[in-house]
Amino acid sequence: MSPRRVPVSRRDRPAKPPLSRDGVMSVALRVMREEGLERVTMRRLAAELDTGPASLYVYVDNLAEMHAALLDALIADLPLPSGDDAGCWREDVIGLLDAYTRILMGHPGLARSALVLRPSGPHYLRLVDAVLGLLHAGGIPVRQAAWGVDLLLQHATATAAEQGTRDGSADADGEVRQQVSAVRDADPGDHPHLHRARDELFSGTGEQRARWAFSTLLDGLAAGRGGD
Amino acid sequence: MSPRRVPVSRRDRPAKPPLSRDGVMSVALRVMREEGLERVTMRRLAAELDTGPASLYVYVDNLAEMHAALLDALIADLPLPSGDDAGCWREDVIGLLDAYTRILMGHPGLARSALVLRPSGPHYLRLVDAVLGLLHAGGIPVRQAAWGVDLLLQHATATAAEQGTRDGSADADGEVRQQVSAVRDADPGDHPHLHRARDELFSGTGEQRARWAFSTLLDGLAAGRGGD
DNA sequence: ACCTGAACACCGTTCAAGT
DNA sequence: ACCTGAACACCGTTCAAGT
Repeated sequence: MSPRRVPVSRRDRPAKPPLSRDGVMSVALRVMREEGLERVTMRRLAAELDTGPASLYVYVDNLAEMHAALLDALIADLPLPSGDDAGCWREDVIGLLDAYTRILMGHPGLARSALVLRPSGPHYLRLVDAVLGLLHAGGIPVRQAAWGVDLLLQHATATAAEQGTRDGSADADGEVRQQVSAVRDADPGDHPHLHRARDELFSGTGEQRARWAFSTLLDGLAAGRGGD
Repeated sequence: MSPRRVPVSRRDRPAKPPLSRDGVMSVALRVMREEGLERVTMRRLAAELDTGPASLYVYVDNLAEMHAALLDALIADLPLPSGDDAGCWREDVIGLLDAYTRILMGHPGLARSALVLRPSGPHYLRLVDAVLGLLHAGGIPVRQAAWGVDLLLQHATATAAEQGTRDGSADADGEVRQQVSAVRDADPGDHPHLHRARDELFSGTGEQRARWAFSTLLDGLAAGRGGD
């Protein structure tokens, strides 16, 4: 209809847009959301971008660096607490860490990468700053807070890596059942403490245990004897 | 010299011993100790045992199950605290978890597997029982102890997975340096709390931080408000 | 039952060569 | 500088066929 037509490439296939870091990353994000991180391979992204895998190495150092960038992109969606409402700092930390855990739980493979990655993206730094701010508002001394933020974020990441819904290795809950029955079948004489705690070891929902864990970590930070 | 000779196989190559679960596992352990977990592949073990990879599936479910067995074999070397010396339970827990962390740090890849694995081997159960016993000796209530042992062991595993000496992805300390400089270069106006804590975020040795973390977790368990 | 060869369906990364 | 095809050096797992 319009008199000006977009020039069409030879042989009337749609023009192949030039490669770029953003282009690679946005395809990576889409494939991750639609099919999971395990499908985000150099070869798959290359095919999606109509080129060979070697071409991606102009825009991406390697797979690990790309995972770090994907993690940062996910963190961008995290709603950070607004100002410094000192009253409910405790609920705010737990809520924030809970939200972070939930985001990672959608991509357990990425959580597993994040454990090894030492993320340093801009959104990750914002997250660390926000947690530090809340701990400060709660009156937790700076060294406790500095070391504590690592502990809190590590727990979130490890928990997400552990859960591994559908992603990960075949039947995750097959392993859980095996662990449950191993504990139940253990000789009570050889494992008296295991036997005493057997009903509590697997009690509670994931949600309850996550909030308990964050709460317990905050208690430990507030107690602040640490180190000795 | 001896009149009785061991029968020699045809063509005088050493007789190929029959395959067995123990044989597979002991080769796996040796390769892991000598060359790292990343070399423990089905194909490599098969070559070492002079057969094809398919043959191993008679004795091993899959790679994940073999990793679980390797982890349990490592835990067997862990010296568990002797009796119930209630006086120094705190030091005993920290020492035990420290030893566990150290064992896993030698095999970061295995630590990474262990995070997803829900181990249920006999030696792992002994370890859980020992930790529960020490927490009990310290007067920590059974539910706190039951949920706490997960938290403590998860921290040990995640820390070992994080450290990743030489194993793992290329240059681990390259990533650390990048994280350090990202924190140092972050805009102080945008990241006031990060800026305030910047010198403490990377302070301390791995050893100091590990002991601090375990200590802080125990403080949290002892405080015992958890859950709300 | 145990063992095997061969195949299936993939990987990340490098590198010489082109434009 | 950017892009490519082809290669290098591997993976875990399955399966039909043999013994």
